[in-house]
Parts: sequence; C-alpha cells; structure tokens
Amino acid sequence: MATSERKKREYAQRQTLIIDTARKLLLDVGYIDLNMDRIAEITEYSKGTIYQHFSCKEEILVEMLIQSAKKCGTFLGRGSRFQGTPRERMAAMALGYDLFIRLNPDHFKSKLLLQNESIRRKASPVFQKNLEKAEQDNMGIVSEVLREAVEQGHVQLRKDVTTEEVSFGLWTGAFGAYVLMFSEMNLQALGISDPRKAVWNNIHALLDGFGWHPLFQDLNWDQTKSRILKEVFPHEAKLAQVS
Amino acid sequence: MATSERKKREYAQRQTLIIDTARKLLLDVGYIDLNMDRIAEITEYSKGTIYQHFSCKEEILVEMLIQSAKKCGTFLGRGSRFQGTPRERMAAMALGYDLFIRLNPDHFKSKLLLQNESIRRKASPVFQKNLEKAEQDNMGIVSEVLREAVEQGHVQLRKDVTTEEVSFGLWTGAFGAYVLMFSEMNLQALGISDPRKAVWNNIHALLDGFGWHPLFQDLNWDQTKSRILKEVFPHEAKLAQVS
DNA sequence: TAATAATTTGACTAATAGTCAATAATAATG
DNA sequence: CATTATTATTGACTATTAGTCAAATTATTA
Repeated sequence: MATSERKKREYAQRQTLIIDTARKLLLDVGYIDLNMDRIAEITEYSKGTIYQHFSCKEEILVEMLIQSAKKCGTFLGRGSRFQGTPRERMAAMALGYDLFIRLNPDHFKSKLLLQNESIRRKASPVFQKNLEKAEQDNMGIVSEVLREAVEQGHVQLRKDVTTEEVSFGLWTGAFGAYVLMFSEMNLQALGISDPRKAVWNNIHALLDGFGWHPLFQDLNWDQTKSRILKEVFPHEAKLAQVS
Repeated sequence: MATSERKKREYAQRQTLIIDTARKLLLDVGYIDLNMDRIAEITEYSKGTIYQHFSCKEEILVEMLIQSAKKCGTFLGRGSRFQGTPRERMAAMALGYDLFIRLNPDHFKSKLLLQNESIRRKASPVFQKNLEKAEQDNMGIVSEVLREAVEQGHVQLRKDVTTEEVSFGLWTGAFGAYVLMFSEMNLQALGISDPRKAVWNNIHALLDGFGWHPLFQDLNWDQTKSRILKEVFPHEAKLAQVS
C-alpha cells in the first residue's frame, strides 16, 4: 500500500530528526541537562510522540552510537583497503579512526557515558544488541588485517598471543587515549602536548614490539601518512584540516 | 579547644560514612538510581545534612574518586619501589594497578562516569582540582620510573618521543582495556578470553617496541611476576586470588 | 540557668521522567 | 460522499528526586 510506505518514511524521518536534535543538544548542554521536554520542544513534536520512538533518553543515545559505530566502520573499512602492506593498512585505519573522531567529536561524549552499564541498560535489549553488534564488526575489520599480515608472514606472533589480542591492544590504546583527550583532563600539564602524535607513536611501538614488518624505522612514515590521507581520505583530511 | 577537635572528627567520620554508603549503593543500583534520599535514609542523617557535606551526588562521586586515585597511587608507589631493573619495576606497577582494580572494582564504574565532563563539572571546582591533582600524581609515578630507565641507559628514546608520551601509552592501553572489561562488552565474543593477559602482553610489546631492556624475550617474566607478587603485594595477591 | 551560637531537620518548591485518556487525523467501507 | 473504524498525536497528569531554607534541636558560653 502506497500510504503505509509514506508513513514508514515519515516515521524514519522523524527518528532521524529526534536523534540529530539530541546529538546537537548533547554537545551543547551535556548528558545531565539533556531532557525529553527540550527535545520535544525543538523537534516540535509532543513528548508522547518522542516516547513512541524511544523509551528514554538513554535509548536515543544508544541509537546515536549505533549510527556512529557504523559510520566509524566505513572509515575503518576504507583504511583497510588502502593499497599497501598490512602494516600500512593498519596505519591507514588508525588515521581513519582519528579522522572519524575529529569530525564527530560528540561521538565520544556519549560513547563514554554508555560504557557505564547502569546507563546503557536503561535502553531496551534490542538496541543494546545492535550496538554490541556494530562494535564487534568494527573490531573485526581490524583483526582481519592483522590476520592477513600473519598469513603473509609480515609478523610472526608468539604462540601465546592471538591476533585478536593484538587488535585489542591497538584498540584499547587508541580508545583510552581518546577517552582522556575528550575528558577535561589537562594533558598539557602531564607533559603531553600532542596526544595524537603520542597515539601514533605508541601504535607503531606496539606493532614493532610484536615484530611486525616493515618496522617503524624501516619506512618513511610521514610520507606514507601523506599518501594515505591523499588516497583514502582526501575529503575528510581537508575538512578536519589534517595533513 | 577540645570540643571543636571532636566536632571536626565527627564531621570527618560522617563524610566517610556518606562516601562509603554511596560507594556500596553505586555498586548495587548504578549511577542512575543512586539518589540523595536513599543515601540520607541509609546513613540515618537527613538530606539537609548530606547537602552540608556535598552539593550533589556527582560531588560525592568525585570525592570517592579522589580517595580511589590516592589509594591507587599507593599501589603504584609500592610497585615502583620493587627491587629490580626499571623495566621490572614498570611491570610491578602494572601488576599493582591490576590488583588495585581487582580489589576495588567499583572504582571504574564511577571513574568512567566522571570522565564525562557534563557529570564531572557538576562538582565544585575545588573537588575537581583535587581529583586532577591526584590523577597527575599517579601518572608522575609512572613517568619517574621511565625517566630513570632513560637515565640509566636501559632505553634510548627517539628524539621525537618523550618519557611522558610513553607513560601515556602505557596508561591509555591499560585504562582503555579496563574500561572495556568493566563495561558490559562481550570480550569473549571478540576472541579475548583473558583480557588481563592481553594487557600484560601488550604492555611488554609496547616497551619492547621502544627498545626498553631487558626485552620481553630476554627474561623469564613469569618468574619475575611471581617475585613481584610475593615481595610487593603478598597480601593483595592472596585477597584477589592472583598468582 | 539563661542567652547565644551552631547544627540538624524535613517539609517545601522546582524540574523532569514517563503515562495515558482524550483528541485529531487518516483510512476503509457502503 | 458520508460514516465508521483505525491509527497517530497530544499534553495534562502522576511520580520521583534534586536541592532549599525556616524552624526545631542541640551544644556552647556567660
């Protein structure tokens, strides 16, 4: 039926409107002052209608993060398809992740919040499952490149180390760093003037530590970095003013 | 005056009672359902009295974290004084950090929460400053050992890398991993069966990557680990059932 | 002991989450 | 096209909790 199709479309449109409104509001006023009345007011729908879509504000955040995670996945995916060695592709993914976060800083504000289970569990199980799925997919992209590197003999892991554990290390290192960058912590005072450079160096040190070739010292990484930005993320690099 | 001394003592005691109550409650019901009425009820003081101590629940959390950070600092400090090479002392600190978190799991629930600035900024500036100070002190302990390692020639950092940045890498790697461990994320499904082992391996890979001697392969680390637990954290290792 | 000062209380206001009966809009039917 | 049935939308309402403050209580001083 034509009508019901239109209805669906309208519903989806409103869903997007609500999420976008919440996203802006969150960036503006923060989690605590983010409230349903305000969202209703701005979207020009009543509170009841908002509750038709989401059971609570935490559920809006979860949906927001599902979208964010998927978007992040496209950056990781593009990085992973960079024309180069697996290690270079890994670097391309790291740059992609950084670009994604630069262009979507609000992602972290809410991601962090939802890492707390008392907040996350307010959302209904379906939403929670979807978010978990999206996050697992992203980690899968990283693990896959690592697996190829092992297969092609670029790195030989000790038998007590799995590819997933190394991905986990990359992931946690970068994730932890961005968490600290996006909290109000004064990194400057800790002697970290350029946390992104530190992350870059630490990722490479980790991979060097596992003996993944080509080692950091064996390549002109500044040049590789430029090439990645130019070939994979030309538009995003310009937007984020990264070079 | 004797009386006012007693008053001070009573005030401090009540402060502790409030914090301990909040800590238990937080672990029990989570941030969202943690409320001042409940804290007043359990401590058997009125709400007004609770507000005499703290201006909001977030401020209680901040004070909780200041205490946690200081306690964590004692674990790091003890690790750093282990009788061994700087790299072994670094490993001792990593084990200390792990033990601290095992014994105080509630630390992370609230730490994570307060990483979000909209929550953290609800606390008054004095509390925020104190927390920042405590966190910086901890990072200082790690950096100091690293500095000594450089001084003693155990590791020679490239000139574009500072000791603080390496500490930052260790910190973020461990921190990020614990964040993910303590969120409801299904690490098992990601192929991480033993995240703590992964953290341990990744820390060593990072240090290997920076060329910090003795390298992982040059030492029997299982043996060193046992020695650290026995000499530095005998009581805590037993409590946490770690070996 | 009476006067004064400090502390503690809980009733009160304000803000917001979440519900649901009433209303409005849309679709189906004859 | 008019009428009925269905579906979507509304916002007034209740419940919960944060945070305040005048009154009551307790402690200290003269």
